[in-house]
Amino acid sequence: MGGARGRRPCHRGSDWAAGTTLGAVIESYDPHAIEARWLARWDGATLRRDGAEKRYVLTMFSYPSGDLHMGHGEVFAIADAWARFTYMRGYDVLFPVGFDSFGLPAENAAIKRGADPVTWTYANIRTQSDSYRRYGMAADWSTYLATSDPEYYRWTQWLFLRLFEKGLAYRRESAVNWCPQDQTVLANEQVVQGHCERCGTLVTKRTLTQWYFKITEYAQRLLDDMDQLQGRWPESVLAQQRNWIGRSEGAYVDFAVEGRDEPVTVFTTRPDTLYGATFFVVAADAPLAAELVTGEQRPAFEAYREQVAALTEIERQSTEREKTGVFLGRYATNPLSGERIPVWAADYVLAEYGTGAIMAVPAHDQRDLDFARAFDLPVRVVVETGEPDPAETGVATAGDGVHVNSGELDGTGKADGVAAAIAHVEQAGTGRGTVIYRLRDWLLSRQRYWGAPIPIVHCPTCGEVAVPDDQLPVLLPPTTDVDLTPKGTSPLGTATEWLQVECPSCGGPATRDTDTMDTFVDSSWYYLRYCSPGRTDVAFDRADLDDWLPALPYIGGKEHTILHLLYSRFFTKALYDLDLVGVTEPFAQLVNQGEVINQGRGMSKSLGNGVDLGGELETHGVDAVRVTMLFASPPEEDVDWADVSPAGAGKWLKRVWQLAGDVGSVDGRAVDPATERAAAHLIDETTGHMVEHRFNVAVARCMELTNLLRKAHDAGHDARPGVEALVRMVAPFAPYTADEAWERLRCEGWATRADWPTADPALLVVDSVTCVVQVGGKVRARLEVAPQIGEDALREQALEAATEWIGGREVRTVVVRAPKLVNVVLV
RNA sequence: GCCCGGGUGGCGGAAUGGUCUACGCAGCGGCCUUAAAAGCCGUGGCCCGUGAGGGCGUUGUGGGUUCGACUCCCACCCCGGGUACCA
Repeated sequence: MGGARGRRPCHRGSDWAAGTTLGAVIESYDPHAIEARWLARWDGATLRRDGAEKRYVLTMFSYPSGDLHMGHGEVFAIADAWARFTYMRGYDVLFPVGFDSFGLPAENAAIKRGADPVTWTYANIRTQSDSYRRYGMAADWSTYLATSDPEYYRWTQWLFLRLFEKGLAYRRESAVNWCPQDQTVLANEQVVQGHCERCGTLVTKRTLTQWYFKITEYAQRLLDDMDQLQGRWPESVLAQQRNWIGRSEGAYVDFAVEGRDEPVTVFTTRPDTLYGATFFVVAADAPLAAELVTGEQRPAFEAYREQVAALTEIERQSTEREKTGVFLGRYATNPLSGERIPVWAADYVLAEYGTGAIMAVPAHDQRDLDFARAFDLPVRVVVETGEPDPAETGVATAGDGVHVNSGELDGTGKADGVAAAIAHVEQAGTGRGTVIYRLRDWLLSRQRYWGAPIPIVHCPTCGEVAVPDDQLPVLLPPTTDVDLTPKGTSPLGTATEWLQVECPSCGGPATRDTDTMDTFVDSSWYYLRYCSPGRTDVAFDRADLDDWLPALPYIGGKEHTILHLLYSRFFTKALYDLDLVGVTEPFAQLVNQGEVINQGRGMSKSLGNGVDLGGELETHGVDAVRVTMLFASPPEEDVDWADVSPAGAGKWLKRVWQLAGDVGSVDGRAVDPATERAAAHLIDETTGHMVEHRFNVAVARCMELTNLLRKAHDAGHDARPGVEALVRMVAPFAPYTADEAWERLRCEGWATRADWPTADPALLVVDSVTCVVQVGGKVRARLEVAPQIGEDALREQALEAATEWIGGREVRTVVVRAPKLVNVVLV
């Protein structure tokens, strides 16, 4: 299936390059001719070099749904410039390429238009690969992979089995998110405000037996290891991941409920407010609620439960809504005070969080207070915060204060009150301190065809049996054997022949698992595979991983802030524990590139403001488009295509090309010392901005250098050393133009493989500095002074220069910051 | 509501305690041209002045620290993104 067809598409020259005679002399700046010429020459060249320090420059790989768009243009321009610069600075650079090629669009195209997912996917991969190469990407095609290749998903299955052996992959029945449109289950992370992240359909709940990865076991490590990422990942990404994991410290407290043998446990972050608990609430949709309701209250409860079930997720989650609930006719006992409090069912308590039941402390929790006021339940202050009485104001007081009406806790503050309360319940055996997380286990089964089959066999006698490693991959059955029509069950179940297998354990008749894996499983380890391309004996080689990991940087969009990054971090840790990987964090630095928008808004079909990347490349050329993306703003910011000028970028590139030609055709000129010094400073500054990936400023400095050298050349000076540096510094942004200009300079080899220029330190030493003389903070004069000038000498000169501005007034003080500034402060 | 990011010319953006607006786009004036495009030169806060020059103002708002603040501190306003009954 597919794999062999998918490997290394378009590795050799493509159609658009045909017809150009190699070596033809190009006389005017014609981007397309230059592109064709150099693309053919670059064929297969990578950024690898032997014996140098290794760097791994990684971009999030793309889903092959059609051709490249403007967003790809942005991320690829950034990544390629970074990778090329890193290489020119002397590193051995791994810059891989691949496709995340399993997933719903292929299958939906199959259902809608009858296209074979295999054919559809690999045709798109070929199109995108062609465009990718044309865009000038210096990627190493020997790393190429597509997650739908059997030789890739074989290892996806292999890794699943390793996690299965460790108990990190398991099956259980539970209520899951279900998308009625896509007819599949969704992970928590794929439900956005109650809707399917992919198609926007309202998500419903279903009770199904599904496969999960035990990511919750890693919750604390996912949190702790963010220390390694602090300052290297965007703060917002770290904040969102912390939020998502949702660590919460508190206590479990057991409440005896009359007429029930077992106590009911609640989770609370405020065990110190136990004496303020005036009622007890159970999630209306939890089985516990139905169990606890007493006979006479049952009709009211059933009516309420139906009313809640009829609400949409959106309605239910609205915080504006009035609190609703129903009394269950039963009472619970406070384990500290012994107080008897009524048990209610309500929908503001969530069945899935904590234990699905809470102790309500209306005085110190806004939600509980709202509920208490709606049902006229008592409000008892147990922490004096100095704020007005919640029962009167309707505003709960959550701050610190002194405990009152709290028995043994009286007089304590919030922190020691919490500790004391935990100590008391632990001693009494009715509770314990704990930490809980919002994070749920990762639901990985999908009832769809176009994904990696889960390598498990269900045997009536042996149960869940792993497919032996030597029988991997479990190949997808051909589409001709499968009914792809969505019907809520796995399409693989209709492949009758494929389904029936011998149990690997007992040899009896058994059936295959019919679910496929979430495509986020595929993308949780591809960056490992890239390090050991083409290996058929292992998923990846530990020595290769030790060479390359972690990736520095990882470049991609904000849409993967939680999903992909959290899953990949989990995988890396799980594989670290299996001793398969040597690092605990795969991505040492994360860059979220901005989006390409148009007229202030995201491009979309409905707005009709889309810009076609192919069209822009046709009009302006690859280099001009790349430079436009990079020059517009820092990588993290959005680029509004209505505000930028690819034509302007093209003009600059043409001037570089022209200058290289002019300089290349003259000899025997002398270098102008002033130009030389100015150029050295610009080279130095450009390098500094590149290191900090401020590509927009680096381009600006290159433009200044172009202007400077043009003037020098026109004045009859030798601009060659400067232009040779300039052309090399342009190479990461505009590789085609740089290599062409390099040739016009009559230089050896390629600019794109030359060393990054360095400024002669002797030229960076300044022999004269402009000193600003301020009077009362205003610039009044400028002096040319030696950089080593002493404070006293400078003060003297400055006072003289400022005499006119001082005008005989009394000088209070003179601030001297030699050699750059003197400020004369008047009384 | 909470969390994160941001507010500098007509526009994208430079500048992280010391000359605000680098570089570019757009505009305006000029050269070249029969004309246009392209290219090149000049110009870029406001006011006065033919000019040299001078006066005033200026980084969302208000305050503070400092000889000096886009930059640091406090309060607020606005914009963008994320998240939301998580006990």
